[in-house]
Amino acid sequence: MNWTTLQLRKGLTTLIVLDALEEGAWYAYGLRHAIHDRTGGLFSFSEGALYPLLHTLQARGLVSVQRRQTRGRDRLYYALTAKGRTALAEFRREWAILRTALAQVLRPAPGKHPENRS
Amino acid sequence: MNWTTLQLRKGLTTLIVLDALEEGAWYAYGLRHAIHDRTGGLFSFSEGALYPLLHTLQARGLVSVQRRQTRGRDRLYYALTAKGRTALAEFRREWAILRTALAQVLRPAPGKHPENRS
DNA sequence: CACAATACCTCGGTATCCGAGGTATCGGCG
DNA sequence: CGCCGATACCTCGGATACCGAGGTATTGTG
Repeated sequence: MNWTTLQLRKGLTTLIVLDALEEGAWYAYGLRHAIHDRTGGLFSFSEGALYPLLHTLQARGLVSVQRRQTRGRDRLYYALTAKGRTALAEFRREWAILRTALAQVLRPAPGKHPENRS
Repeated sequence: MNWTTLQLRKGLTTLIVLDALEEGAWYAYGLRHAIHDRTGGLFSFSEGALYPLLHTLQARGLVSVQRRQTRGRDRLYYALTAKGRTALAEFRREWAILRTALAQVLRPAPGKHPENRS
């Protein structure tokens, strides 16, 4: 992955994960593939990124964990808490603000170079 | 600044700075206030963030530096290099991709909770 | 003359993210 | 039955980003 791509995606991981969890509880391993599929491969978190992130979210109280036995496997299911839902809503609001604000700030194409104010 | 806001803005600093520099050469101290004004206060980089960033951009060859004497002050003017212009274009492309992709991925409002695939 | 503003900087700490590695179980194939 | 790939969890170290706090020196203003 190139530098610009990497840069812009920083900070979006949490938003993506919380958004995916709104669908329902997920366990980390499955969530990874779900996000990959949902975003058409645009976001593919490594395990080294996802596991610590989920632990952090849990520590912040945004998700809760529940151990379930599925098909003989021990899975840790993460679900959004009320606090997590609030945070997700706030993320969406902030994203909308950034989206529209940057649309106005960013030059769409290379233009003229006006004078700096001295 | 709250957590969600902080999160989402990560990685956008470089884009904002490069975009501002396209307008013409800037010195760090003035650039800081220019960005604050241009973005309506949405982005206000601290000096501890901006100075190292400009040094990094210079090390990467995206900007060039020129010392100028203005009003008795010693200023270091940073200007986009050809490489910097290329990077900026790439940033804009990436941003457009993320923008549109996230619009499709992100649920706009809390919806139903379908079953997980087992 | 004191003080705010201008103009540059560094340093240490926190956080994010990744890649590389480690452990264990399950199912299928030969 | 033994092996291997997929499933499922994890940690650790390194790189990078960003910030706050601090430091220096000059210029303009009251």
